[in-house]
Amino acid sequence: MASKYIKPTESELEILNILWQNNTSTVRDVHEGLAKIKDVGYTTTLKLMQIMHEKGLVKRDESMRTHVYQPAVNKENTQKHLLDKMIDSLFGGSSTQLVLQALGSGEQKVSAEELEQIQTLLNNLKNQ
Amino acid sequence: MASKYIKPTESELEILNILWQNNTSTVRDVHEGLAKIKDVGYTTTLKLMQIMHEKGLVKRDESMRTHVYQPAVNKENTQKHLLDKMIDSLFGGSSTQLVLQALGSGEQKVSAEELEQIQTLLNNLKNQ
DNA sequence: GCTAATTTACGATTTGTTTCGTATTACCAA
DNA sequence: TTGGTAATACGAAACAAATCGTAAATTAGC
Repeated sequence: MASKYIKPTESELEILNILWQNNTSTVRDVHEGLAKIKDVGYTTTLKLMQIMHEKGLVKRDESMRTHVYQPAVNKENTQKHLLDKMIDSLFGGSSTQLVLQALGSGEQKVSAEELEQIQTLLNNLKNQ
Repeated sequence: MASKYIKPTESELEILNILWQNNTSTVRDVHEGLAKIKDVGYTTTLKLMQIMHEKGLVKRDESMRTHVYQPAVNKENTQKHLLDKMIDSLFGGSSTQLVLQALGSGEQKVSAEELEQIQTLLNNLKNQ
């Protein structure tokens, strides 16, 4: 019985990113993080986090007056799900095509170290 | 003046994929393609394509009784936009992280040829 | 204790997406 | 020419996502 995967919306992802970074945050923490990248009201953030709690995307500790939130979903799993979805829907199921596109048409350049990381992974894949 | 980028919705992407493949299609063509992967009514497909036309995602030739549609946006550009967005929102702006995730936790294995393609690209990047 | 500030809860509104029913128009075949 | 078929147009409904105003509860400072 695979516990059902819940697809976060765009806004929910922004919140999850902050939670993944902090690991534990209040609504105000998250809101201040969000405010740096977008213009949004406090109650909007609050409402979103309440919805995420209903959906099971976040856990919260209500023992305090100010609730403390934590992510309830794993970052890597979430990345994987969304990535696989994109590979399917946009790259005809070929992860290679996605990789070529991601590295190829890059605006921001990839550092030498990063290239080495990729090389290492590539070597591992070749030896199989 | 950069002409504004229009983000296709999920359903619109499914339609674009069919159009990119055929290059020119009627609504019925597209609908039959869609019907293979999902259960949807003909007028729904029609309506979506009309909306896409309004948004400028597709072009159409109305000289015939049966209109003929073509994609108005480039596949590679669209991929790039959505990919960049994902890199930003989900991988902290690091394309390397995305690549590692895409190749690493792969379900479907990557063929030797594909590995070579990636290796070639990697070599090019190293020589810069 | 009282007031102000902070927080959560609730609900309504707005906006965007998807779906489809119905009407209208054009074409084709008998 | 008339009836059937296939196409587009239009609009409404169903659904989902995001936003925020207002109220109620709790806390902290004075």
